[in-house]
Amino acid sequence: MQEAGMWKLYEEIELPLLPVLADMEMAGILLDTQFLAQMSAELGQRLQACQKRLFTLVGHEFNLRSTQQLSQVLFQEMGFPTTGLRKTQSGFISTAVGELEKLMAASQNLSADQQEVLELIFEHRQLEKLRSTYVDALPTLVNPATGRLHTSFNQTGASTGRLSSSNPNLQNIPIRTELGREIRRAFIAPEGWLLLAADYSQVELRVLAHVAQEPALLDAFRQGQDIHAATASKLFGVPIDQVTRSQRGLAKTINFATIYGVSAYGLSSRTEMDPSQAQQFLDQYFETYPRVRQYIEETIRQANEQGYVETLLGRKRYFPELKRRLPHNQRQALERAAINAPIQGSAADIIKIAMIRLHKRLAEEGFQARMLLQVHDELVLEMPAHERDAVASLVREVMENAYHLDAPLKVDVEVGPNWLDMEEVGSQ
DNA sequence: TAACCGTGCCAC
DNA sequence: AAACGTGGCACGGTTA
Ligand SMILES: Nc1nc2c(ncn2[C@H]2C[C@H](O)[C@@H](COP(=O)(O)OP(=O)(O)OP(=O)(O)O)O2)c(=O)[nH]1
Ligand SMILES: [Mn+2]
Ligand SMILES: [Mn+2]
Repeated sequence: MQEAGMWKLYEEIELPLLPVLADMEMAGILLDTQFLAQMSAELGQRLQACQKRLFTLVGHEFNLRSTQQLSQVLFQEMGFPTTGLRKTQSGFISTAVGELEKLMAASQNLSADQQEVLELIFEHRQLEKLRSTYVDALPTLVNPATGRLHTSFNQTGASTGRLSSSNPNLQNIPIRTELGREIRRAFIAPEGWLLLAADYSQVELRVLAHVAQEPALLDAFRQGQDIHAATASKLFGVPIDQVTRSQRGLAKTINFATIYGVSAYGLSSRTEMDPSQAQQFLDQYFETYPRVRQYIEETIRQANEQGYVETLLGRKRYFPELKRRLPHNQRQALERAAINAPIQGSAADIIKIAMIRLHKRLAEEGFQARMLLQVHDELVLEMPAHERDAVASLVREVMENAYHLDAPLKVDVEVGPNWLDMEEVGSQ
């Protein structure tokens, strides 16, 4: 570690972070298991109905959770067209939603029954995922001694320097669909207390603007613009102030996919664009942000020549395989990982600084408020209601000043009785 | 029965 | 041929 020049990182970040994480794990978070039991029953009803109708349309029963059986039913028994669909490594035609959507997109080739089958599969997949991974699983993990849900934060879980969370993973609680979001209602504060969630705005885009010194991006952030919303406005042809939550969400994926090396084909499969429109989009993107392309090329050169890339705090990720002869696609995959690592890793560095400082400040200033969760660029705390305003401004101050970027860090702070119903706390 | 792999999908 | 990155978990199906 010393030879690698990472001793300082170890002493000043990872080591002091350890007791912070320990406190968070021991604190745990309160879960409304009654609410989840209710939700489970409702999901069970819908799943039953879904399954029954599907078996009627298909003509027999089978295990809907088996991708092998489902593939057989769709592509051998029911005669769905298979052109353009991916095969899995075991030789079956993939039944991933993304593949089945290709079928839906060519719906003129499908009978009404076939279309209904696809819709029912989509519904069944979503309900089954939510029930098995969250609604039924989380309550079984509540600790009987504390009555709370305790995750493990793994400090060495990710190669970029991010944390990971397991048993249960509390970094992937649903938010993107209305139904999935409902699960967040089960994460609650005790009576008289509130949850607070503070999330960095567009964080990796700001890190990118800083490290690439891209003037157009830096300007945009200095003026307080929302790049995800701007991209959404362009993608969907709507004014920026009419961009919906889900439109902005897709634009977010597009923005990060673009800077981390997506192909025109990959971009087209995630949008309504065809591959040539997608190529145009990419060309325009890098024309608008020319330093981003330069930064990418420079990072790839570094990974190949030095054998590693590094974050703002000097965290290194090594790429020894790049020194060897490799199939073209494997080399490209490693190069994309090398582009991503300094940015994702720097964002992780920044929030780790914030966590250490915030932990200290909360203790020093005598707050009862405590950190419970970290979700990569978000901190979730609980606090007595009367601490609301003081803690909100402290959290914002500590997070925004954790590290100086030329694109200023901005934090959105929200407060509420649970992780779903939250209202924004302004910075004034 | 437990461990493992492949598939698929949730989040950031 | 394969075509954003980083994770963890449930399930089916196979193996030991
Ligand atoms: N490569 C990649 N990184 C992602 C993706 N989604 C999220 N991230 C990374 C980059 C984000 O800046 C970071 C935090 O995720 P958030 O959902 O908080 O998004 P972000 O902060 O960019 O926007 P926000 O203003 O919080 O909505 O995680 C993705 O689809 N691909
Ligand atoms: Mn964010
Ligand atoms: Mn976030």
